[in-house]
Amino acid sequence: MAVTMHDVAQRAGVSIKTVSNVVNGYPYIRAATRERVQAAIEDLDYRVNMSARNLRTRRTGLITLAVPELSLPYFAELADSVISAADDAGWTVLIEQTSASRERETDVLSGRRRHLTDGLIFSPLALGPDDIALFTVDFPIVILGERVFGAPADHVTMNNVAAAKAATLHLSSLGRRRIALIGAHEGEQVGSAALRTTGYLEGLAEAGLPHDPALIGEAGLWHRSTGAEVMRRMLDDGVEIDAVFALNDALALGALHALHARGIDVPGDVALIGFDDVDDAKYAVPALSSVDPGRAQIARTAVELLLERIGATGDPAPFRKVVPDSRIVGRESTGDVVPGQDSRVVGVQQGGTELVQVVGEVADSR
Amino acid sequence: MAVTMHDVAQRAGVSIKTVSNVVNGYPYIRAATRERVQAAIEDLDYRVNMSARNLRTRRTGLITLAVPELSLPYFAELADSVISAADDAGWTVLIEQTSASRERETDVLSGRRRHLTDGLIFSPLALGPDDIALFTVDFPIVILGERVFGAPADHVTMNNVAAAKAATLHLSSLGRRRIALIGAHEGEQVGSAALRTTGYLEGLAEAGLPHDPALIGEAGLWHRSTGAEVMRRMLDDGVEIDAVFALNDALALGALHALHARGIDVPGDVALIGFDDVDDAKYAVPALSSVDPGRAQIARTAVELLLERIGATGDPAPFRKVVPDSRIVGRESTGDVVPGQDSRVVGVQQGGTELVQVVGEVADSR
DNA sequence: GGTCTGTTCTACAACGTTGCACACTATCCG
DNA sequence: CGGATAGTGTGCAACGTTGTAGAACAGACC
Repeated sequence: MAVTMHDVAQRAGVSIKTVSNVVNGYPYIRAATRERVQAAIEDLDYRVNMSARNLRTRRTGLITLAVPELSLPYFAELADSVISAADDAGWTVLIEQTSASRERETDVLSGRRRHLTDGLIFSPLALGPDDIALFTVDFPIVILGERVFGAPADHVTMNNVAAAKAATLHLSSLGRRRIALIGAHEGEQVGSAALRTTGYLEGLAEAGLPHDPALIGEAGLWHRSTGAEVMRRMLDDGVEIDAVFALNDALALGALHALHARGIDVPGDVALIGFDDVDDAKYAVPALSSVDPGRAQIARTAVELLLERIGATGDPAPFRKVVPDSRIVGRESTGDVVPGQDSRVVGVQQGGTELVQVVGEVADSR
Repeated sequence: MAVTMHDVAQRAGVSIKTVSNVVNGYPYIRAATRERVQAAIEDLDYRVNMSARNLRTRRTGLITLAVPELSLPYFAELADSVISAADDAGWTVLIEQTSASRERETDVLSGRRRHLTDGLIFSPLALGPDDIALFTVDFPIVILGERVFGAPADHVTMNNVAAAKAATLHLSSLGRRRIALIGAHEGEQVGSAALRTTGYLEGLAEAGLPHDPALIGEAGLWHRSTGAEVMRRMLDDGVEIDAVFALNDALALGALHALHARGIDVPGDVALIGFDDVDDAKYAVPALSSVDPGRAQIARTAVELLLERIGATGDPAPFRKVVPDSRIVGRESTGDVVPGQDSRVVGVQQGGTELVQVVGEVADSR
C-alpha cells in the first residue's frame, strides 16, 4: 500500500541500500545518482517508515517530558520551551501528565510507555529523596525541580534559596516588616517549598525581622484557588501583614484576588511578590512582581543535557547539576515601576554548573 | 542486551508466539501456561519493544495534537484535556507547535514527522479554506477551530456566532450602549474573528444599537499584549465606551490591564467580557466574565472521533461536524455576581452534531 | 467409527529499514 | 608498476514483533 524504499529503488534503478544512503545523507554518492533517487522520492511521495527505522536503529527520536499538569501555566510555558528546544535539534516531545500522583510518576520511570522514547525530562512532584533507586534505569533522564537530589541523572534546578532570600530582602528593603509567606509545606525537608521557605527565613534573619509563625501560610497545592483561600484565612484570622511572598505565581495571583476582594490595596497596603515569572504575572492587575528562575534556560539546558547523553557513547560522563541565573523582576505589586514602565530587574542571583558524585551503583545509560 | 520475547519464551518453555498471545490477551491459553509466561515476564522485567510492534501492526498508539503555542492558556488547557482523554483510552499524545506559521502547519499535514502517529487533531491558524486540498491525506484528521470548513475530516468547532451574539446581547441587557469589540480581523471572511464579529454585529442589531466602526478594534494576534495595546489606543483616541467584548480571554485580560492603568473602573465604568473561559478568567481582578465554548467537551469529542476513525474498517463513514453547547459565564467584570459568588451562567447556546457532505474527491482513510 | 467443533499451542514469514562487509573503479604515491 | 587509498555502490542479515495457517488433541454428535 504505502510507498517503500523498495519502490523508490526500483524507480531510480538503484539498490534499496542506496536509497537508504541518500535518505541518510551518506556522503559517497555520485551527484547524478543522488538526484535520480531524490527525483524518485519526489515522484512517489515517499516517506521513511519511522517504525522500521526505529526498530533497526534502536532510536525513536522522541523524548518524554513528564510534568504534573499542562493547565498550570508554569508547566505549559516550560513545555512550550522544551518542545521548541527539542524541535530545533530535530527531536519530538511526547508529554506525560502525572497529576503529581505517585503511581503515575513511578509509571513514567518504569511503565510500558517509556519504551517508545529515547530519554526523559522529568519534573517529579510526588516522588522524593527516598525514591532515587527508581531512577536507576537504562535510559537517560534529566530531572527538573527540587524534590530529588543525588539520583543517577543530570539535574537542572533553580537558585531557590538565594532567590527566595533575595525576594524577601527586597520586600524588607521597601520598608515592609510583616512579610507573610504563602505556600509552605510544613514538615517537608525537600522540595521547592522547603527551599524557598528556607530562603525566606534567611531573608528575615538578615533583615533583622522576627520570625512569626502566624505569617506562614500552608498550601499543599500551588493553585490560584488555594492561594486565594490561604490569603482569605490569614485575613480572617486578623493577622497583620504589609507584604506577601507567595511561593509561586499561581498562589500570588490567587492571593491578589483575595486581597482585592477585601478592598486591600496592592501595593499600597500590602506588597506582593510571586515566583516563576509566568506570562500572567505581567498582565495581572496590578502587574505582579516575581522571581524569574530562568525558565527558558532551564528548558534549553535540559534538552541539551539529555540529547548529549542520548548521543553519548563509551564511558558515562559524570552527572551534572545546572542552576541558571535567576532574577527578581519588580513590577507594580511591589511598587518597583513607575507608571508606563513594564518591569525592572531589582536583583540577580548567579547560577552555575556542578559535577555530582552519585552514591551507590549506577546504571550505565546504554 | 534488552530482554525480548524470545528470552521470555525460553524461560517459560513455550513458543515465542505464545508469549505474544499472552501479552496481547489472546483468550485460548491454559491458565497454567499463562501464569508461567507471566512469571517469566516478571522475572526478566520484560517490556514489549514498541518499535517492533509498531512496524508489524502498522499502528503506533500515538496521535498528534497540533496547536499554535502551548504558552497560550487556551491551548495549554486544551492540550491538558486532550492528553487526559487520550490517556484514558490508552493512547499517547505528541504535541506539535506551529506558531501559527503557514509552513509549519503545512508540515503537520505532509511533513515527515506525521509518519510516527496514527492520527491528527489539528487546530490550524494560518491555513484557510483555500487549503482544504492539503487535508486529503492517508490518515484520519480531526479539525478544531473555525478556519477550515468542508475539508475531508471530522470537525469539532464552537457555537461562535450564537455565543458572540449572546455575549453582546448580555452586555446590552446590562444597559450598555457603547459596546467595543477587540480582536477583529478586518477583511477576513473565515476564522473565529470573523464569526464572532458577525455574532457581535447581529447582537447589536437585535438590541437596536447602531454599528459604530470606531468601536471595532483590530488585533492580529490574540495575546494579552495586543489586547492592552488596542484598548490603550482606543482610549487615547477618545472613543466613548461603556462595555468591551474581547474575542478571547487573553485580549480581555490585556484590555483589563489597560483599563486599570487608566483608572477606569470595571465593571463600574466599563463592563468587560471575554471568550474561552480559561482558568485565568476566574482569578483576574475583577474576575472576568467569559464565554465557555465547551472546551472539555471539545477535547473529549475530538479524541473520540479520531480514535473511532483510526479503528474504523470498511467503507468510510460520513464526516461529522460537532458543536458542543456553549455558555455565557457571568462574573465580576460584568457585575453579574454578588460578592462571594463565584460565577453565574447567564445564557446557554445549544450545540449539536451534523453530517457533512464533502465536495470533491476524498481519500479513504487507510 | 467418522466427522465436526472447540481449545491450545506453534512454525513461518513478513513488516521496512539500516549496519556490516565487501566489490569494484579510479587515483595517487613511491 | 605494485600497492595503498578514496570514492561509489550492492547484498545480506538482522532489529523484535504479530498475522496467518495449521497441527494436535479432546469431546460431542450422528
